[in-house]
Amino acid sequence: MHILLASGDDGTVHLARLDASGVPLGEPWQLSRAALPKEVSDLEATEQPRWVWDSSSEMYPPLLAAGVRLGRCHDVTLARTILRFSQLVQDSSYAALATELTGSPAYPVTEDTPLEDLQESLFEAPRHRRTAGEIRAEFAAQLDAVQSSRAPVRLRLLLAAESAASLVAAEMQSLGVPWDPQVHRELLSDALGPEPAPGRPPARMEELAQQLRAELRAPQLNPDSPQDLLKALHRNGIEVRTTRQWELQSFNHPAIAPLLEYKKLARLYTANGWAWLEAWIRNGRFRPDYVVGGVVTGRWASRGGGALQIPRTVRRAARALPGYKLLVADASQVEPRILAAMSGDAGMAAAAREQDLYAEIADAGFGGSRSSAKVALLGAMYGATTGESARLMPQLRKLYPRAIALVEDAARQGERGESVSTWLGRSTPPPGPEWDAAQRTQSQEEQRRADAWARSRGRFTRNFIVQGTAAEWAECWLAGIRSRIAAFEAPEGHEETVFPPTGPAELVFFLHDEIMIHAPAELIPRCVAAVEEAAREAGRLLFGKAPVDFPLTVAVVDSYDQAK
DNA sequence: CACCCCCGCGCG
DNA sequence: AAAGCGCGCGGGGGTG
Repeated sequence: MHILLASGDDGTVHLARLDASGVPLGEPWQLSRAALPKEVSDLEATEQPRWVWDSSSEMYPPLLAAGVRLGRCHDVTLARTILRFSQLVQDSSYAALATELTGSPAYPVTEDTPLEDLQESLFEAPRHRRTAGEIRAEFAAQLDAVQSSRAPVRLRLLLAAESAASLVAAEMQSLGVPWDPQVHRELLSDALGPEPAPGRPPARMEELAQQLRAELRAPQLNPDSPQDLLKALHRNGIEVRTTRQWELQSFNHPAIAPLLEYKKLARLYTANGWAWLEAWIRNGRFRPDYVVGGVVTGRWASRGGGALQIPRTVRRAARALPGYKLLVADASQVEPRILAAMSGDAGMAAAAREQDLYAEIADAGFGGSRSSAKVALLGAMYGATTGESARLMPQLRKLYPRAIALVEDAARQGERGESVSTWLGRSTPPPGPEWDAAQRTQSQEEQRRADAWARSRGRFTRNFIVQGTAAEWAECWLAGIRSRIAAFEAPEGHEETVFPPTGPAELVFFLHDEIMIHAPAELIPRCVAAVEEAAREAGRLLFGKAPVDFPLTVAVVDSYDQAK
């Protein structure tokens, strides 16, 4: 059973039961926003429907805030993003509708984009709220596009995983990562000195800057300015091309140590200092916005607070509450395992049945050198063209011909301007107007740029199939964890605690191939089992009985820095 | 002043 | 060692 949920213009909400093809069943009804949580909660309990709506990010947070957790949904907007480009969708009528609805051309906008393609989206009035009828019609068209596609089972799984992920993201945002501001303040003052007055640099940074100005004999030096810094370094015979730390490291000069230290502290101060704490920690929780499907490959993105870049140095401040633990689980070496499973390369799959895939590959063909095996494999998935990685490619190709052929084929297709797809059917957006322009090049210089562009596109498509399929595995994993821990009840001794609508075990963080659960200590063993079962299930959902494992590294800790 | 790009660095 | 993929963010430094 599906139930459609759509906001009206007048503060009401429209509901309608839909059958398996999205056709209305019975009469639609409507109610006030205030009455919605009760109604939705009752329907969830009695019918366990799949909720159909324009967007989870818009509809679900208010329900969560009112104490309502939902089991399943179909996010029409996320489904559109997938289906409009998917090569598995054969009937182009939905793709055309989807492109129209996104209000932007089907290719990325650049300075060469014809003005008429942009005008509509730039100058149209604020987008009107989509009516229940429009959302229902699009939902039905999406079901039809999937049904008539080349691989309905895969696409259905992808859309279900993406929608489940959208529920996870809203729940994570409402829960937040438990964050101890006191611990954070302590680590800041340990590293930087006491909190400076507004507009003043921290004491420790100021000391280092002075030391640097003395060593480089540059009394006016602003170490935050790469241009300024580069000039000062050159004047002192330090012939770096850039001011990146790895390049500075190789120079032996008394200014290098304080400069590297300054850069480290400056990063901590600007990215995760007192201002960050003030802006992002409320009531002991870090609550960033997660953007499901925000990356072309299907990975999540985030907005605000640098949620997907929490540096190791501040992870000590992410701490379980008293009586709770953090369960941090990450999937080891996901991308090479995905490559092994997708390509059906028997040799690589054998390595991917072991705990340490790189070590197996090292033994199989790199004289036991794990680092060589790792560099070679990463190079194959990223498209390395120079250095050790490129040198090791022939050996890797000899060992695992099918796996390497898969990524090489994806690269060739990208270079020709074609699209490629993940295992479940998310495809690259078409290359856009700069590719068309490159086809009409005249001069040698233009030809050289066009070739460079094609190689770059090839590296992108090569990586896309692997990174994107890994993201699909991870969303299936997330969905499986979510549904398992939702059933957990409060352990004894917590009778008085008021738990969030998602229950006592809180799925609070996700980072590409890693999850964090914050749960009462008594529930942790069951959470560990849930996380491991869900990983096995994700492997089966994508690849059936394919002989590849996705082992996890699981840590039960009091603070995030203790994991790994 | 707002807006944009580049740089550098954090994460996977 | 720092290449080869995908991101977000803050600061400098330029533009209109």
